[in-house]
Amino acid sequence: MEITCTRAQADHQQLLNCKNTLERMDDNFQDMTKLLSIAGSEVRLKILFLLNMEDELCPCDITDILEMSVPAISQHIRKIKDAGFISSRRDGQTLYYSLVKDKTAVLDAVFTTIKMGKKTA
Amino acid sequence: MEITCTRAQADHQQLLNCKNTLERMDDNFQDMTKLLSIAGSEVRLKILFLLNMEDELCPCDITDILEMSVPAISQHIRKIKDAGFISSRRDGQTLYYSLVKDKTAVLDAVFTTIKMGKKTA
DNA sequence: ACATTATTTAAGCATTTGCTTAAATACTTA
DNA sequence: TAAGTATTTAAGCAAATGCTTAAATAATGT
Repeated sequence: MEITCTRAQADHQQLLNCKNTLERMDDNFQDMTKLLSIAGSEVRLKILFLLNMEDELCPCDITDILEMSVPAISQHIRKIKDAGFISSRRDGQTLYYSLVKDKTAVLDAVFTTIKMGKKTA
Repeated sequence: MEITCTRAQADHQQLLNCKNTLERMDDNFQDMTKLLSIAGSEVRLKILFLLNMEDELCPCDITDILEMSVPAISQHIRKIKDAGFISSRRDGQTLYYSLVKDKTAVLDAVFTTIKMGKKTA
């Protein structure tokens, strides 16, 4: 309760309420931050978008599409996988990755917006 | 057209289509990456959430709520402002910040999810 | 003009990020 | 078993991030 903002209009109760609300939702913020920080890289956003579009792809496919090195892609994939947003299935030497839908549901709005090309300028 | 993935099932036309699609949407990906990378920090996500909830707040309020140093908050605010996702209005010595709604519309789904506390485990 | 409050800016520094190159695993096929 | 392909892992390094402290602006009240 160390509210120090001294401006006249400052509603200390309001600030305390905000604080409580955020505290109550702390886990949710951590989970969401995880997802957004993963998706907040152009390369990874494209990987997620591609997996949403094509259902499943192998690292090799993604490497071709994004024209990046194999290890670079692999390391991005690992990061997304460690966070639990994609899963893999093996078929021979090929690993197929796909979105874990219920953990990435919020991104649907993101993908839609990207496709719409909403120019808000 | 340097498709090198040599697995039998690799559909080169599919990969080329993906490549073209991404290329066509390149600006959209950059814009979206900007927003998500801004929102992909727990502190900034909370700032955005608070501004969505309370309409407008001053740095001092946010400092109190998040229990962080004034310069730390100010620097986060600047980053969000430089990206164009919040705007400010001055009243005396106090600066009030608020969301630029049409540039942050995708975050509505994010805020809703945070509030719902969707436990998908 | 001076002191106080609100906020930003700058410099410094430790941590994190994201690539590169090189080496290790895993599976397949000869 | 050896060789080849798909993928991951590790080490190294430059760049970006996010705080801290200290100093600069801006507006207010005396």
